Amino acid sequence: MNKRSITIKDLARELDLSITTISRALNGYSDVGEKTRKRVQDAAKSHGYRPNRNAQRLVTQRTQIIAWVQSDNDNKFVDPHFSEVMAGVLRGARLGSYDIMLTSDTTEHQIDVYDRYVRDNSADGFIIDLPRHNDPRIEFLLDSGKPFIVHSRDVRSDQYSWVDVDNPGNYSKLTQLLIANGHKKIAFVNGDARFTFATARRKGVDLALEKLNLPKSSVKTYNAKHPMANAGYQLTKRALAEGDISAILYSSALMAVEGQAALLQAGRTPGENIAVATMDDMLNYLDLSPYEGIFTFVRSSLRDAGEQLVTSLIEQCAKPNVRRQTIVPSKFFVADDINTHGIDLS
Amino acid sequence: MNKRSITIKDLARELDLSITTISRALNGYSDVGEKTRKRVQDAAKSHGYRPNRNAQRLVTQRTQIIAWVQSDNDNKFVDPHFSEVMAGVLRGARLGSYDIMLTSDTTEHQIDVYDRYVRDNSADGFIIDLPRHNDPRIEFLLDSGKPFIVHSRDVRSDQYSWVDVDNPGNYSKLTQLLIANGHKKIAFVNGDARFTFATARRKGVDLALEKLNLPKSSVKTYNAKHPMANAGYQLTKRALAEGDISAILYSSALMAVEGQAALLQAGRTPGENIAVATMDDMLNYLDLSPYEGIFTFVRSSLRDAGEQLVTSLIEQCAKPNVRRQTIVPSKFFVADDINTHGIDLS
DNA sequence: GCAGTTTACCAAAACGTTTTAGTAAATTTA
DNA sequence: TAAATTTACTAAAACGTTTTGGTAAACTGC
Repeated sequence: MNKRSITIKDLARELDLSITTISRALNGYSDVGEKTRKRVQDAAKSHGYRPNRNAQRLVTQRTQIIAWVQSDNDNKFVDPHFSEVMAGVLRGARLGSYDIMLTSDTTEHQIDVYDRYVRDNSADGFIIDLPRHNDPRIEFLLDSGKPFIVHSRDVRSDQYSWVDVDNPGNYSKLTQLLIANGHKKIAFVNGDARFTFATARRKGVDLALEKLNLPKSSVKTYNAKHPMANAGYQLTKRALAEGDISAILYSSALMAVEGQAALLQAGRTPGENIAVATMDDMLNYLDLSPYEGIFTFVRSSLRDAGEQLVTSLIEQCAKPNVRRQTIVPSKFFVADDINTHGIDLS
Repeated sequence: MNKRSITIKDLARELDLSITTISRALNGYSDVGEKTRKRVQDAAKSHGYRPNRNAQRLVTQRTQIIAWVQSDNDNKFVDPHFSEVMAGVLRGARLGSYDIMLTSDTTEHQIDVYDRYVRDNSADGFIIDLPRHNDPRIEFLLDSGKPFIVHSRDVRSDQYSWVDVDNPGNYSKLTQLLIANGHKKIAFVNGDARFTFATARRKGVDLALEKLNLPKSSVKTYNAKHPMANAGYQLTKRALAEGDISAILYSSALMAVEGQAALLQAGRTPGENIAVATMDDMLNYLDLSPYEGIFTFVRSSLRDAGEQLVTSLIEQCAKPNVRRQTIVPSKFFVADDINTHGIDLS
């Protein structure tokens, strides 16, 4: 029980070599004789030697740890998309031999956590998920000089690394598709407008309307208030009550599926007397493939985004001046009641 | 940019004191004069001094880190209950000033991760979620001597710390309730039988049947195969096709809600011509309160379980011989079509 | 005013690595 | 064969803390 781990010193004593030689042998330096290196490697393996991470971290000043600070306001909410992104992040971290340190705090205390981690050498880099407009985390990390990457982006996006989906492009195309198929009154059930992704999506809608010379009022936005349980249902109900719509655009598959209950209650069947379009984030427990042909959707993998986040960040930890900005690919699936009308969906 | 953090040495030089005194002043030792302590604290605060965690970890041999290794087989599945438990864990960790290190690997490689963490001093303790029968992780950690805690339990449960819900008790009561209300043919849509929680729940059903002198075949089990998307829907459909049931028992709210679609398609309306009972894990994005009066359910907070897990584990890290075994409370909500018939649901 | 005690400080070792600046011995070069 | 180079090793410092085992100086009691 609780036996002390074997150290480089133990190996040195056993093999009658200096600790320098042990270290250099295991780290692949060329100034170690071949038979010596073999001896060292064998001894290390047979004793199950693993370098003490904390000693390594102290001397190298690098932790091989990436920190993720999750917001958990009022202890109420964990975004259902979180675990999907995290799964990708964990996979990328494993492949890159990094560890992920996870913390939660309220939105207003998050800076304190970052500050502490920066100053006490807890992590080499940081991931920011779900940024808000003028997000203070971005500002803080920008002038801390520490490597970080953002999932999604804001106005300062040229200054830092990010991974994002083409929100304006995708939502512009979804809007164009609906309008080309004769839908003149559309409801847009969107996320919380404080998040950059939500405004980027509305911007896509506006781009389409502008291009087609239609008033912005053609598409009315219903923003969820984060956190909000069953927002898709509530907002769909509201949209149906307020306007004479023939199509409804959602910001997430989760809300689209929630909203379907409200649609059916109102006698509106997707694909028949109402058109439904949405983004599909490929949540593992929310498979949208049964809705192929019924919903129009654009699919993009949050998990891949997560993996890309950490891969790029690891690269940046090694070369601090590198900035990596990645658009994750999307693929369109058009419902049976929607004609493409030559709109480019590549 | 990338400025070196301030150290105890810097403070010592500035205040013309020894590093010993700085350390002891900040750590609250009594052999430091009051005005000196004040001077040190002020200087530390004004410079934003934070002890280097890796140096602390090296010298104290304690990391203040708890590791969670998530299984991610074939890169396919993240359990939707995961983020709920994790939210609680993160909260407990924050309150206890611990950090959580998160890793994923396939089920068969998990032991390697634990082994590495044990040997390289990466963590003080471990959390095991979703144990299987004869889970090798439990075996490994038991004889590593490292503190760990299990969410749920198995046959060796007297040897380690755990947090669990009273699965046999709850499912026995749910079964008794259904039977007392005249339901003679019941389907049980359960989790994957490789997990201990699933067999514990079936055991509860069997206890009730035994008590009432009914054959085990009165309740037929349909086990989900983990991972399986939309399992609740698929298994409900199968159950409806195979037997003339009047009640259906689920292992999770997620499956119950998924299953409802299959029920409605078959013309069975919960609370009217079929009785539905389930456990409610209080997933934040799956609020079961709209089903009060319609489903019979027993509610227990996964988030609280998560918090308890880490609280107990931190205690055990401080006092290694402590073992903490906690049953998290459950509360029953009986549907309108179900009469309690004096069954004790406390 | 002196022994005993308490107060307030500190030097040095330790934790387990990596890295720097070497040095003998073996090998090559001319 | 002597000088230059290469090979294979090492002692010691460093990373930033905590902790151990002190010691002077200031108090206390009589």
